[in-house]
Amino acid sequence: MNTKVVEFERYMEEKGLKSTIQRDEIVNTFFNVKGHVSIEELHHTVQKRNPKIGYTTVYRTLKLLTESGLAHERQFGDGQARYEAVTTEEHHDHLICLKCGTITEFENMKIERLQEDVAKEHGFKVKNHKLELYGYCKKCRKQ
Amino acid sequence: MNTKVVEFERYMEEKGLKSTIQRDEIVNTFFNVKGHVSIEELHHTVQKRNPKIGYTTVYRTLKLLTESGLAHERQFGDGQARYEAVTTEEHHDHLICLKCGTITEFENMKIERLQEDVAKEHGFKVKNHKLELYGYCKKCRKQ
DNA sequence: GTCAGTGCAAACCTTTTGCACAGGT
DNA sequence: ACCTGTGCAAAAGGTTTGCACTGAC
Repeated sequence: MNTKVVEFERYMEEKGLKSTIQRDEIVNTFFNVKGHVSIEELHHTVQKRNPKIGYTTVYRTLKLLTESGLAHERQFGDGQARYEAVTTEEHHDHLICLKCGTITEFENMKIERLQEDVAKEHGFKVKNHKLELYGYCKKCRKQ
Repeated sequence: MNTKVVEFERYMEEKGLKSTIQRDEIVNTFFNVKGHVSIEELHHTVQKRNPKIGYTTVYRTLKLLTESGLAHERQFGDGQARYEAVTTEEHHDHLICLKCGTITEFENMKIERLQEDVAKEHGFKVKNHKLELYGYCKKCRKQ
């Protein structure tokens, strides 16, 4: 079992939240899926295992995961929110292909540092940030 | 009159689009308002001058402005699209205050260059990008 | 047994579209 | 006169909520 799942169970206990079949199924599925799922996609995947689980519960569980800090909600401009598991590793940013929609992650410490510099110049305290490069991936450029 | 308005008139002529009182009013207002308006805000402002102008026309005119390249549509995660006039100057990014909602612009060539480097490493061709720093502005930090 | 969790259906909110009328060319 | 532009009202699409039932504790 995923360590993230255990962390979430700890969070639920702290908050006095109940452990249910639905939450277990949703959380497990979420952490076993590669990043950036929409509510609908996750709901669809979860339903393969347990068709009784409703959209609303997936929605509410993703909110819980977001509040607990174990998931991030992202908006990539395709009209729906996408969620990704938060890693304890470095923060990462995204390369988004405009043709095939593939989302690739990257991290770059130099950019992070420059961001801090810019913020400092403006007397601004950064809580988090978002860097997205939109364009064409290697595969799509060849075609 | 704003040079941007003239550019848009040229664009309309090229495309065989008609010049109407509504479009004139909307475009003029758009270019005279400081950045990042939502459709609703622009509609509201425009209506002060001419109450007969409908939401739909503002919506469609902003799409036109976006297609013409004179406006950019942005998504800051507050649930509605925001539009800003495109400057011929440098590309800029945003500092967004989580408390008061103020959006400040900045530009940093070093970051732009590093982005290109990252893209190149992934065989990715960048068309455009988005960098947003969320946190607390100078004013809100003092309080 | 109690009270939080679930799932349906409906409300909401923003964006988008159909259609009849208005108005620019 | 023609045909695009406009504005209402309604559809669409995603998100959020009310409420009665279910089930964890």
